[in-house]
Amino acid sequence: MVTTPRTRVRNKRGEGAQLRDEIVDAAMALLEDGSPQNVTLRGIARRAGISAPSIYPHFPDLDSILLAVAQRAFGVLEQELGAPNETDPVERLRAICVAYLTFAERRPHQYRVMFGAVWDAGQALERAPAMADELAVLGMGAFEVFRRTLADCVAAGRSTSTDPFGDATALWVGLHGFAQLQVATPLFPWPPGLRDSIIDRMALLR
Amino acid sequence: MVTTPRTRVRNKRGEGAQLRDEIVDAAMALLEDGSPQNVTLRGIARRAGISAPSIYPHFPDLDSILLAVAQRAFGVLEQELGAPNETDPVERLRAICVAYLTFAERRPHQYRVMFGAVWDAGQALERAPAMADELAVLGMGAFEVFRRTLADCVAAGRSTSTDPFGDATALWVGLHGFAQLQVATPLFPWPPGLRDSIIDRMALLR
DNA sequence: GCGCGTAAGTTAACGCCTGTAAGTTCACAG
DNA sequence: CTGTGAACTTACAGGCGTTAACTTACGCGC
Repeated sequence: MVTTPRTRVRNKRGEGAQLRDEIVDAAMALLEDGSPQNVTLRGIARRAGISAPSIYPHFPDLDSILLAVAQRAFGVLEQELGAPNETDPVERLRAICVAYLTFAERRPHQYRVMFGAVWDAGQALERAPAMADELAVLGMGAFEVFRRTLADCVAAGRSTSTDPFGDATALWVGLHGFAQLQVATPLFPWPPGLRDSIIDRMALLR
Repeated sequence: MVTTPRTRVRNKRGEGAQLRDEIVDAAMALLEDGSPQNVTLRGIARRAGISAPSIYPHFPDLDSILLAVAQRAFGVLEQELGAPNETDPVERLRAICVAYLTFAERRPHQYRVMFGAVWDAGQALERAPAMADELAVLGMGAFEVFRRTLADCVAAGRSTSTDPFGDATALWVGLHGFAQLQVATPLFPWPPGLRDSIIDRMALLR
């Protein structure tokens, strides 16, 4: 994160691209601490300490900023998923699932940008496929962590899965649904232990 | 659905409440056929054939319209989930799951309003809890269909579930995640048969 | 040291949006 | 047939995304 001085000093010649990162910084910060209705192009500009049109040399529109945010957020997610280093593959898989849910819970708006962008599809509906493509590629890195760890469980004889790819997908679907619904309907009487039962069943742990 | 004449005839005295329904009609129609960026207060008013301020005697703001839309959409969902009348409880449960996914697939923007409202939380972030409350209550009707049918499966000895409520919740989570992710990342190489394996595992069918 | 081209920003302005305030029309009671 | 109030309109304030035109000042060539 780059600190933004109250009165911005103009970047030096040839260093204008620095502002691009500062814009993404500002957007991520805005998404982290709060009200999503402030996540506007002008709001991002205010946070970055620049005027709104100064964004356009770096991004063609708001959606592109959010795509860059999603890109960075997927990187953070992948890193956090890769952090657990339990030697036991099942415990490691559980820790990874917890890390996934924790990410979604602590950064709900970033998570939403990562997995809801195609819905929003701001102005450019025809560009939604391109965004979907980008996001699919980005997500694969994080997904690979699930697939690989589940394969480790199978190799250790701790999962009865015969299709680690398919079952990792099922696990991901379950975790995503859980993360999303808990935010969407927090007043639902969520049964305790649901998280682990989802993990056990999707990963076919025994 | 109420047809909206090109030149609106003013409602009679005491029948002003009819306009409320026409506004919700217009919003639902807008959400069904397309671009979500047209779902604005003014867009709804245009579609309904009235001026934007005419909405305010009936709804305090845009979010309230969307809440009314979600209300009606939950009613439609509940009805569609109740339609399958297979005698075999397992087949009925499968048909219900398919109906759920079909609803989400064919009305993605309505589905999004139903389960994404708390995220958006337009202007009134402090009203999000109230909306979440409303939506939780609304969703219970549809959820009950799952719980009841799963209980039927257990009674018929076709599911090993010992906690129909918890397992119906798990099933719902799985279906929601599947519906949501398929729209969000359509380019992911979705494995065939994923849907049924989610249903089987979450409902503990045998 | 000193122009000066050009990168790095700015201010101004357009059209659309939400939401408010004040005005207009018209059905019906008396 | 006239007044009243519900139903609806026009007009406006402030915010948004985006474009165009303008200003500032860095650093290269001389």
